[in-house]
Amino acid sequence: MIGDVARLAGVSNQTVSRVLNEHPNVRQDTRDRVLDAMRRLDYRPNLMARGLVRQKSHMLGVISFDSVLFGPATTLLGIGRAARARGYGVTILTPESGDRSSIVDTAASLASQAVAGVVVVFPSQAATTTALLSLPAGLPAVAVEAAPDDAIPAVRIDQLTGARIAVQHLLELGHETVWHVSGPRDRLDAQARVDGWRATLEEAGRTTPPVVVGDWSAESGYRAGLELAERPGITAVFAANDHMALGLLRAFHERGIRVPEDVSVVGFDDIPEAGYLIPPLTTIRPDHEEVGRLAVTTLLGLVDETEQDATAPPYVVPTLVRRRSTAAR
Amino acid sequence: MIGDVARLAGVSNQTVSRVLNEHPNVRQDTRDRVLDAMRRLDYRPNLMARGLVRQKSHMLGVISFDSVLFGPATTLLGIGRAARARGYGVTILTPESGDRSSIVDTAASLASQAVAGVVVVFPSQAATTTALLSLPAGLPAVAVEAAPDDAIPAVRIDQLTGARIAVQHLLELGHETVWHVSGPRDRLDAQARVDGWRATLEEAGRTTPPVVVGDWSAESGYRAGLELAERPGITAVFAANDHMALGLLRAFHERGIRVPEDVSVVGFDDIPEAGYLIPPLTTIRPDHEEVGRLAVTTLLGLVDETEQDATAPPYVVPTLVRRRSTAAR
DNA sequence: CTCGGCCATGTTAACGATCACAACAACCGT
DNA sequence: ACGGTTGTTGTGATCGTTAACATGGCCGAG
Repeated sequence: MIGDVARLAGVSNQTVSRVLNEHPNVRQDTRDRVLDAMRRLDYRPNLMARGLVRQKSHMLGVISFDSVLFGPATTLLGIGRAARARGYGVTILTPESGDRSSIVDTAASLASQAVAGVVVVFPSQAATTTALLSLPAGLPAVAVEAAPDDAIPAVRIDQLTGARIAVQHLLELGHETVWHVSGPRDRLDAQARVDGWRATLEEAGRTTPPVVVGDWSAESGYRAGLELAERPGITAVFAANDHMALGLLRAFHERGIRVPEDVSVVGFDDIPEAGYLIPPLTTIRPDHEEVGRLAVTTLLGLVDETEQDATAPPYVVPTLVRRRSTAAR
Repeated sequence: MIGDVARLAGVSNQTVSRVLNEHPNVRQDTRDRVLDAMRRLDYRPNLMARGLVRQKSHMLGVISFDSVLFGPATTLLGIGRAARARGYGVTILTPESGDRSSIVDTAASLASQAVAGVVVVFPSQAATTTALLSLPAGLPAVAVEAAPDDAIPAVRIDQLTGARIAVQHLLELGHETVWHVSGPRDRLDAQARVDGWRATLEEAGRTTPPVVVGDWSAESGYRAGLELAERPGITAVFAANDHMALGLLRAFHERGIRVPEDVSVVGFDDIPEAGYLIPPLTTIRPDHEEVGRLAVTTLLGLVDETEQDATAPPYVVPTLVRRRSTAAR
């Protein structure tokens, strides 16, 4: 195929290859002739042939859980866009379930797909470790959120700061303390939010109520809300994500607890509909897409020596979005 | 690399290749020896080399809009899973915007990625056509939702039936007529829902109110709700998706209109949090993942002659989920 | 017992690109 | 005028795999 171009341009294959790879030592008029021939033939380099000889593919692999949820889905989008901008394609795999075997399967399937590097978007340390261990040794990898150790680079939302901002906001409104509905116990991002919440309360010298554990779903938020509704004296709740906050709002509504008059609620994620809940939800907005971008930058730093800014900042700091689910006490 | 296995097993490369490709004419003990050698060396076939000689990659391409939205994201998940089950990888591209040039770019970028076939998950006919035209001729393609013509196979949710079920449900509850908040005008799926809504009303001999046009977002649903709140006598609204229904609920709440006592609302999609809105949303549930699966089956029928059930049913019929946002009049 | 045909396996040439090296020209300074 | 650079182009080998064809052993039919 490259031969067709070469023949039409009246040069050798090698010269076409040089034009293709922007090698400097090609005379301008030769280059033009080649480019013209490529255009006329609608030539596209065969990436498999190129990958074969270069011993390196133009594909990045991603293993992701929960790829339908707003946060991960947005990160995936960021990964895809950033990769494309650097000339890489992305292939995304989602395990059927959280089982060990399912994760190993998925990683194996990725391993056989000739990828140049891997991004693991997994929420739990155990799962990430399993996935990474099942990958061929030596394949560059970056973790989003959960990294097994410092050996593999990680990019994450600054959950601690996010939680801190949320709690601080509530304390500043005059609430005595803040309850917390957390994500699953085995998720690092969930635990980091718990840590941030607890630390902020302790620093302010407030009592720390027990954590109510959820699983990110609206349903679990609803159940948590029913539970909290039973306890008197609660005035502020920080939910670890917006979907649980949504369930919380529903439960409080059902029990006749008014938000924000009786209880203030803060979420996390700023899902697109957060501003249209009843009432509009005050929440923490992390830039999930940026996380994806950083993951790609970091990964490509490992994959490709020529990449410059190999050391991207590993934390993305979220901001507070004030709406109407919080009020002064 | 295949050579290492061959050496260890004491056979030729070709025999290893035969084992790899499940060629029948290999003696059982030879096969065992080869398999054992592969296991010992942790051998993985180089897909680029294979693709090169077979003139065919193991990758499917997907171009998708709105890949963060629940519906498309779930379809993407279905595509990924189905593809993996058949030994294909999937690479997903999302254009930066809806601009023509952005779409052309994306398609071009896919074209250069050595994919065996393409699924176009685009909502508008124009965009789908643009994308398909920018793809190399002869590349098998399947459209989800919008197909430019019968030349390229399409897989879709049976929007018409979905809308019909929604409207029927409301009419059976005794509502005189049903208002409709639609998706964007240029989206075929949105228009199909409009058609189903209108047809059902007409068949029942009811008057057809003007369509209120939204853009899928909660915000547009909210605006639509404020608009509808001004008009007296409205008792039932069918929103073209759950996010707009959510905005609608908020607007009605703000205006003191009770759901379902004053107005009944039906959504479309059954997003996971639909059951936890205020009130829990009655909605239409389409199996988005199934759409993805069917798209892959259909595409592979085109790509790979040996695939059997090339003719998958092109429609996925949704069902009604009754919750508390609808009531008898 | 001999020949055609099947079975198991090996040998060689692709696939489409890049890389290392060779070749040749033009230009430089001495 | 000549050796040494520098710049431009071509040649042949190579990446890991599969396809096409070749080989040789064994079996059964004539």
